[in-house]
Amino acid sequence: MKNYVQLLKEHNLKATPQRISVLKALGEHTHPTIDELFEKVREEHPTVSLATVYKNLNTLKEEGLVAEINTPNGKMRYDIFSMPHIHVVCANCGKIEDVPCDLAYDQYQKDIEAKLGKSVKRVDVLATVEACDGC
Amino acid sequence: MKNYVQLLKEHNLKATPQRISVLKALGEHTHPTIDELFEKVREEHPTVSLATVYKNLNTLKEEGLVAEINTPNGKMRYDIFSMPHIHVVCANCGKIEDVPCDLAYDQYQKDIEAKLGKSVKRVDVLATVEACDGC
DNA sequence: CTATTTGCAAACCCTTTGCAAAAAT
DNA sequence: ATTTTTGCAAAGGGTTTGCAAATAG
Repeated sequence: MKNYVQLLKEHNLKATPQRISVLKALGEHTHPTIDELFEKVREEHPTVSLATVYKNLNTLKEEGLVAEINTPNGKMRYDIFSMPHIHVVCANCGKIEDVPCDLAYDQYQKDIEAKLGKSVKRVDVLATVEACDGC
Repeated sequence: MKNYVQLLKEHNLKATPQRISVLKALGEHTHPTIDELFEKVREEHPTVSLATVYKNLNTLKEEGLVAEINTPNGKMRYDIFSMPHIHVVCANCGKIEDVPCDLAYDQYQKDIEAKLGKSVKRVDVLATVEACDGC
């Protein structure tokens, strides 16, 4: 909680309750769709509007605090951008699972940078599986 | 060209001129947005409709022949899914550059599979850079 | 006090759909 | 001959926008 306020301050964003709630919901790493995220934020702030959630999501994306993941079944899912990890997305139901990455991941980013000759802001890895446990 | 017809046949898709043209346009690896793709296909088939391009894109996506890449500035871009490669996307203008991958990439997929304990359909790697040469 | 953010509703625009004609196999 | 695909136009739905009121710093 207090963490999120500080995080927002570092990015010169006002720490409104709605915005904190969005971060908090994403912090659970359930990779919600917008509907799910909206519902989650509503639990804390019943009067929040969908537009506000969209606006915050865009703001947070611009700051690189939130990752938007395009799933095979068309819906976007969201995640807080914290420790680098691999998103494993199910081709069938679209659900996403995090897989913590090991050292090889950092090495991989360095390899890409070396090959490109320029620094890379971030690397997103999306692994698609045919089906997941929950579907 | 003949190649695309065959590719479509292998996937039980009818090789219509419009569909071939979509593949051909994507085969140039310019990672077009839909508008750009539509325009490109129109050059060959002036009467093609945007709906047809959308429908073909969806069909080809389902068959895993086309990759949809979510760019930081909100627009989707498309690529033929051929040899695995890394998409380097510009955070500023959204343009995408291909970076051929070396052996490490295959190894990386194997690592993920080992960690997951299940087979991975495909791995997409998206590297984001602050700005590219063309912007 | 000033700048940002919220919430509402309307607007916007991208994407999909229904259907009849055309084309592919 | 059968099945898929096309193209048009309309519908649909997700996302954004404008603006006044509320809130954060």
